[in-house]
Amino acid sequence: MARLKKPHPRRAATLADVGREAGVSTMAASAVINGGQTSSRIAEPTRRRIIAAAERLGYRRNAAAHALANRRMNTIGVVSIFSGGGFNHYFLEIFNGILVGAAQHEQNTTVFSLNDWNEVQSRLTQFCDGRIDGMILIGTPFRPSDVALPGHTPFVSIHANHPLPGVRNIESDEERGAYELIKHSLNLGHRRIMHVTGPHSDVGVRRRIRGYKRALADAGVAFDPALVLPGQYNAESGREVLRAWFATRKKHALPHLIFCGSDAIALGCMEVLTERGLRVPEDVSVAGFDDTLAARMTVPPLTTVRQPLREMGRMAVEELLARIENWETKPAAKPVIFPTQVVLRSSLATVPAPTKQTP
Amino acid sequence: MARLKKPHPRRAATLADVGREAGVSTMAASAVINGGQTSSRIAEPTRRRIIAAAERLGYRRNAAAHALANRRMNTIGVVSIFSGGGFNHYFLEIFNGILVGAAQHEQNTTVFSLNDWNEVQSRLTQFCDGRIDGMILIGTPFRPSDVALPGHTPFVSIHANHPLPGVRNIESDEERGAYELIKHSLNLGHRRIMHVTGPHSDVGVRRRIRGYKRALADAGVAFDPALVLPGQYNAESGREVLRAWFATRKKHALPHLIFCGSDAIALGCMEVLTERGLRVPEDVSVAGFDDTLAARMTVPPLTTVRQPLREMGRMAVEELLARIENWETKPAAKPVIFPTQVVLRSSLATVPAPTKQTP
DNA sequence: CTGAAAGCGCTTACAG
DNA sequence: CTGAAAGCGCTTACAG
Repeated sequence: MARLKKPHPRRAATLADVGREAGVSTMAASAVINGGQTSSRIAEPTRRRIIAAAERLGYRRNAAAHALANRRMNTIGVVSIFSGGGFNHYFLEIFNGILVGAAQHEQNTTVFSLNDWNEVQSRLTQFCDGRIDGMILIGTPFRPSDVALPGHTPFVSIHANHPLPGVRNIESDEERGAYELIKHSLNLGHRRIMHVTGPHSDVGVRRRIRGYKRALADAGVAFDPALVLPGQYNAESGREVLRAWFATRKKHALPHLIFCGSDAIALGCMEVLTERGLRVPEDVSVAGFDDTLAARMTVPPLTTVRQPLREMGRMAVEELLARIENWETKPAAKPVIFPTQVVLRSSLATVPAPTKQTP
Repeated sequence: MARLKKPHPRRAATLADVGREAGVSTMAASAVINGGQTSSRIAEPTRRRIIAAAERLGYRRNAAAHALANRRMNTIGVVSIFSGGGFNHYFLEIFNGILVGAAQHEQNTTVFSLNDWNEVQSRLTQFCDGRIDGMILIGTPFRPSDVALPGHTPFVSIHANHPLPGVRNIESDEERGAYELIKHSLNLGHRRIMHVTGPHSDVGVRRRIRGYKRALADAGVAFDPALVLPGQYNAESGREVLRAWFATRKKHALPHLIFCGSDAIALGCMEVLTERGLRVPEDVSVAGFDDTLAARMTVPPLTTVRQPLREMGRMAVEELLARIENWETKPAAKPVIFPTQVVLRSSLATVPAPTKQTP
C-alpha cells in the first residue's frame, strides 16, 4: 500500500511559536521548556513568561525533530513471530514485562511482527532505520551465520536458540526447573513419567530433557526413551501427540504423570485425557512449563515450572538501555540466567495406591 | 528516569553519503532511492550507479528525518489500560487485528499503556507529539467532557463507553448477540437463567441485559431481577460473585444456565461450580461473551457470543488511516457496528429432564 | 535530466 | 543571562 500522502493542516505549536509568543528567541524557549543543558540559566521572570506562553499554545515537543537533532528516538523495538494463530501466552508475559520496563524509563515500545523467521534478515534492516534506538529479539531460532544484524543498532535477545555474537541473551535455568519438578513427582510416587516436548532443535527443550533424565537417574529410575514424545510448543501439538500415543499404545500402561514442555501443550493433553474419560489428577497427573496465564485457567489448575517471563522482559529493557547509552562494542557478554521455580497446583497429585496396570 | 544521553558513534550512511559515493547530488540519490515524486526521472545509468552505491553503503532512510520532512511517522498509537494483572484476552484479540492491519499498510504500531484512565488526559497530550500519526483508543470509560483530545491528531475508538465528538467508534451488536444466545438456550429448555455481568456503568453491559430481557419476554418467561448479578469483567470477579450467591442462596434452585458477560467471568464461574462438585454442563450450563482464546481453553469448551475483535481492530486501522490521509474535521461520524454471533460449544447443553428442584 | 536552495522543528556550541 | 548560526537527514519546489 506504500506510504501515504500529506497530513495535518492545523499544525501544532513549535518552539519558534512559543518564543515569539513570549518575546524571546527560539533557543531561550528550548532551554526552558525542554531543559536543554545550556549551562546558562534563564532569568526567573523570562522563564515564567516562556512557560506561560507554552501553556497557552499547548506546546508539545515534536518527537521527530527531537529525534533527528538528538539521534535518539526514545523507542525500543520488539521483534517476534506471530504466525496465523496470533499471540501466545509466552510472548504476552514477556511483552508485559517489556512494556513495564520501558514505561519506567519513559521509553516507547513498538512491536514488529514477523510471519516467518525467514523474513528476519530483510525486515530487521528495514526496522533499524532510526525509528528505534535498540531492539529486543524474542525466541530467535536462527544461527549467527544466518543473519547479519545491522551494525548501528544495539540488540538484546531473550531465549535465543543460538547466542548471537555481541548480543546479550536472557534465559532461565530450564534444566534445573525440569529437574526439580520431576524430583518432586518422584517423591509423590510417580514412576512412569511421560515427557511431551517442544521441537528438539530448541536448546530449551534439550535442557528440559536433561533435567528430566538427571532426576530419574538420581532416583534410580530407568529412563525409557519411548516416553519422550516430541512435538511443537502449542496446544494443538499436545493434543495430536497424545492422541497418536493413545492410538498406538496397545497395552502400555498409562503414565503416572505427563510432564509437558509448555503450559499450552499441557492444555492440549488435558483435553485429550478428558475426552477419553480420564480424570486429572486422579487417573493421570499433568504438569506444564512456563507458568503463563494458561496455567491458572485450566480446570484443575496446572502444576508447572515457572519461568519469570515478565522479569525477563524487564531485564531485557534494562540491558538494552545500558547498551544504547554507553554504546561501545563490548566483548561478547555472558547470558543472564534467571532461576526457575516449581509452582504446585492441583493437576499433580500423589500416585494412587492401587495402580494395578502393568506395562 | 528522564531521557538518556548521547548514542551511536558508528553512524549509518546518509543520502549525502550515497550521492557522494555515486558522484551525484543528494537529491538525485533521494529521487532514486526513496522514489521522491520529482517528475524528472533520473537517467538509467545514473540510477543504477546510485542504487549500487546505496547497496554498497547499506543505506537505510532515516525514519526521524523522513518524518520531520514529511510530517508523517507511519506509526499509529494504541492506548489501553493495563492494570496490575497485565493483559486480558479481550485486548489481545483487538491488538492482534491492529497489528495485522497496520502491517498491511506498512505502518508501525506503538503501544501506550495507562495504569488508570485518570492519567489519560495528561498522557494523551504527551503521546501526541509527532511520534504517531493517529491513535486508537480501546475501551475508554470517560465522557467527552472529561478529556480534551489533542486537536491535531486523528482518533478512532473501539468500544468507547461514551461516543467522543468527531471520533468514530467501532462497536458490535451486543444486544443481538445476547438475545440470540438466550433464545437458543430457552429452546434447549433453560428457564432459570442467571446473568453475571460486567459493571452496569458500561454501555455494553446494559445492551447485553437488554438482549437477555427481550429474549425472555419473547418466550413469555418472567424476568427475575435476583438472577442478574453485577460484577467486573474478569475471572476473579466471576468467582467472587458466584461464591457470594451460593453463600446466600438459601434454598433457591440452581440456575439452568449461567450467562456471563465475558469469557473471563465464565471461567471464574466454572471454577466455583467445579469446587462445589457441580458438573458443566450436566448440572449447570455456562455461556460466555467475546470468544477470546479463553473460551477454547476451558474444559469443557465454552459456548459464547463472538465479537469479531480482530476484525474490529483491523477496521480501526483502516478508519484511522483514512482520517490521517484526507484530514478534515468531518461531521461526527456514525459508529461502525459489527455483527455478533453465537458460537456453540459443549458448556451449554439441553436441560436434563428430571430437574426436580423448585424455587 | 540534474543541481543549488530552503525548510521540517529542535539542539548544541559559540558569540555577545 | 540571551541571541545568531549551523546542523541532524530528508524533501519539495524551483532553476538550469
